[in-house]
Amino acid sequence: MALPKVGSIGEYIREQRTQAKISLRQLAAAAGVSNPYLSQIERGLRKPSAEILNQIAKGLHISAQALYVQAGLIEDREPDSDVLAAIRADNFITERQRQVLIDIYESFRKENRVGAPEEDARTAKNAPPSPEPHESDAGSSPDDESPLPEEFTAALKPYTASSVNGHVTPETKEG
Amino acid sequence: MALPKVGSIGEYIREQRTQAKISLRQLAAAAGVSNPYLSQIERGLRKPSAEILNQIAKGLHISAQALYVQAGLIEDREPDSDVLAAIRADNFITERQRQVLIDIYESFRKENRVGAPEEDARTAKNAPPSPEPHESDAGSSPDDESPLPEEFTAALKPYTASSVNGHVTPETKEG
DNA sequence: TCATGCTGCTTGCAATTGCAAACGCACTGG
DNA sequence: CCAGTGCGTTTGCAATTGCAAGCAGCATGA
Repeated sequence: MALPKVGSIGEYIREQRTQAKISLRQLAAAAGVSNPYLSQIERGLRKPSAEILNQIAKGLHISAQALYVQAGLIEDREPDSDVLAAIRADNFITERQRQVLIDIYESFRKENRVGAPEEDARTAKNAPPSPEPHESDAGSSPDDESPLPEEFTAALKPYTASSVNGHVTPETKEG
Repeated sequence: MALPKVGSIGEYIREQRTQAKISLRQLAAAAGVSNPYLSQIERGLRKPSAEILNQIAKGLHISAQALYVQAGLIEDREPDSDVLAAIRADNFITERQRQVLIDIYESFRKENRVGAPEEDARTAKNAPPSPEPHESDAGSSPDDESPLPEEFTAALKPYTASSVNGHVTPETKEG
C-alpha cells in the first residue's frame, strides 16, 4: 500500500504536461522543482508534498484543486446546489459553524429525499423534491427576532420551539 | 521563507481543536497521526504533508479546503457569495427548512459579531476575528461526553423529522 | 567522427517527515 | 504517600522527500 493513488496523480500530471506540450524539465523549472524529482513523481515513485503539488499545479496552469482531488486529498464535491457553494465560500462564519450549516442543509435534503418509507411518506410529502411551490416570499420575517442560539445543541432546541414552530403553515397539508 | 504560513496553520488547527473541545491525543487518534507529531504541527515545528493535513481536517470535521487555504496551498476562494440569497433561491428544501437555515446562519453571524464593533467584512479573511468559543452552556446535555460534531448531526435528525418538517402544532399560525 | 543540445532516467546524499518511547506536570484516589 | 490516568512535550530513529550530479538515448550539424 505504498503507492495507493500516487500513480494516478503522476499519470495525471504527465498527461497534463504532454497535453501542454512542454518537456519534463520545462515543467520542473516552471514549478520550481528538480527535474529528476518530477520524473519520479510522474512515474509514481515519489509522493509529492502538498507544497510541491501546488507548485506543479501552478507550473501547469491548472487549478491546484484539481490536483488535490486527483491525489485524493480533497473529496470531489458534488455541485449539489448553490447553497453549499455559498456556505463553503462564506467568510463570515467559523469552520465549525460552516460544518454545522452544511450538515443541517444536507440533513434537510436527505430528509426530503426519503426514498419510499411509508412512515416518513407523509413527512416527505411536505417537501417534495420537485416543485414545492414556495410562492410565498416567506420573506423570513425581518422583524421577527428569534432568540437564536450560540451553540449547536443550544441552537437546535430553540428552533423547534420558536422560530420553526411559529412559522408553520398548516394548510400545506393535502386534504 | 522556510516556514511561511506553517505557524498560522498550526495555530489554526489548534484553534479548531480547542474550539471542538477535544484533546490533542484525541484529535491525533481521530486523524490517524501520532500525538507528538500533531503537537509539533500545531506549534509550527513541522510542516505536515497534504495527506496528514487531509486526515487532520477529517478528524476535525472541517473542510480540507479550509486547511489548505490556511496552509497557503490553495488560493483563497472568492470573497463570499451570498449564502442567504442561495438559501432563498434553493428549491430543494421546504419553507420551514429554509427559515431554519436562515435563522441559523444569521445567528452564527450574530454570534461572531460579539467582539466586532463594526462591519469587519474585509478584515475577516477565513477566520472570524474572535469567535470567542464561549458556549453559553445552554444545552449542557446530561451525559454528553462527545463534543464532536457528529453529535450535532445526530441531534439534527429528530428535529428535522418532527419539528421542522411538519410535526408541529399548527395552531401557531402567523397572524 | 566528434560536438552540442535535447529528451527522460538513475544515483548518492542532506534534510525532513512522521512515529514509538519516554518525560514532566497536574489531577484523582486508595 | 505513592499508583494510576490524563494532558502536552521532548527525544532518538527509520523512512521518505527533494535535489545536485551524472548517465543513456536520440537528434542536428561541422
